[in-house]
Amino acid sequence: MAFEEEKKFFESYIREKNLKWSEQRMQILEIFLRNKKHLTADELYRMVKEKFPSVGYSTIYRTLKLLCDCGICSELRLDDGTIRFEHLYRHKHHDHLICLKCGRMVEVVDPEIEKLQERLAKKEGFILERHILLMYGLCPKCQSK
Amino acid sequence: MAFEEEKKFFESYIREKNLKWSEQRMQILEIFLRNKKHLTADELYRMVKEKFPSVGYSTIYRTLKLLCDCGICSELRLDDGTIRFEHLYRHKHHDHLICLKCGRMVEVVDPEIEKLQERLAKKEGFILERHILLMYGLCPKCQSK
DNA sequence: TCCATATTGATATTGAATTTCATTTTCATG
DNA sequence: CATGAAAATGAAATTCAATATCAATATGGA
Repeated sequence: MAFEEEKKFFESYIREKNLKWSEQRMQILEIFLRNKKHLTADELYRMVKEKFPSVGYSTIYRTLKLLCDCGICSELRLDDGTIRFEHLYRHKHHDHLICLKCGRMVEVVDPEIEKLQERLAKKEGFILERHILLMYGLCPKCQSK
Repeated sequence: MAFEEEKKFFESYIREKNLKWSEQRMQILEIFLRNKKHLTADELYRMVKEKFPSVGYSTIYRTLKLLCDCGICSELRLDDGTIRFEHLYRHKHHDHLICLKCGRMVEVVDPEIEKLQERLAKKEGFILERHILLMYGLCPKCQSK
């Protein structure tokens, strides 16, 4: 099947933490990765439920937490209060362009912006650890509608 | 008392919307403005409660909503899931530096960063409406501890 | 002053996320 | 393999911030 590398990575993380392998965890990881989009916990739950009707809501949350802990994914808290989970494994840091109409999300990076942020932080004496930049607007398709 | 201008502004907004003036609304506005910090709804509730013990939780939320609607304040959704309300009246747009240790928030702006964001958006065909930039790190005081 | 309408605050409700707990599964060891 | 300690699961209960309900009250134009 697909995503062998990510699965291996997750399995070693689990082992390292003295946790146990489970069919559910692997299924959730696979279905999560199979989706390009940024999913909510509930969306992921529904997708997993299709292939694995007995799965519980808590298992989704628990697994997402593990996936975040080990760096495979991360939470993205949007302006409207929804939380979406994005792929992080072998995805470098990026910011987001988000369409206010259709919700499409584009991942972008601008090294200059990153540098300027560091400069700005230094000016105030802060040592930066991370940042979140969410840019909201209209995507090309939604502009013409 | 203080904040006459903001109160006038709020009163005309209320009138414009065919809503009614109330003592609670004015008290909440005043106590909100008297605080420099970015408050949570609950923190504001407790502060209002001190002067106005009978006030209800819902009135805080309802008034905060009105204040956001008319542009006196705005919601700030932080990384840890908390929502804080910041002053917006006669405060131009700004981004935030947030200390991970003590929670201190510094409001900053860098016109260059703003320009680069526009450029980045244009590259993807987006028309930007707004953005959120939260920079997390350690403030000067917390670095030395 | 009257009265339609908005506001209030106590309480109930919502909904996402988490916890609890009895049962099942995993996996190191014999 | 077979065993058993420890972890994982899923259903149900719980949490908690935010919202809705509703009877009582306040506002403000006529």
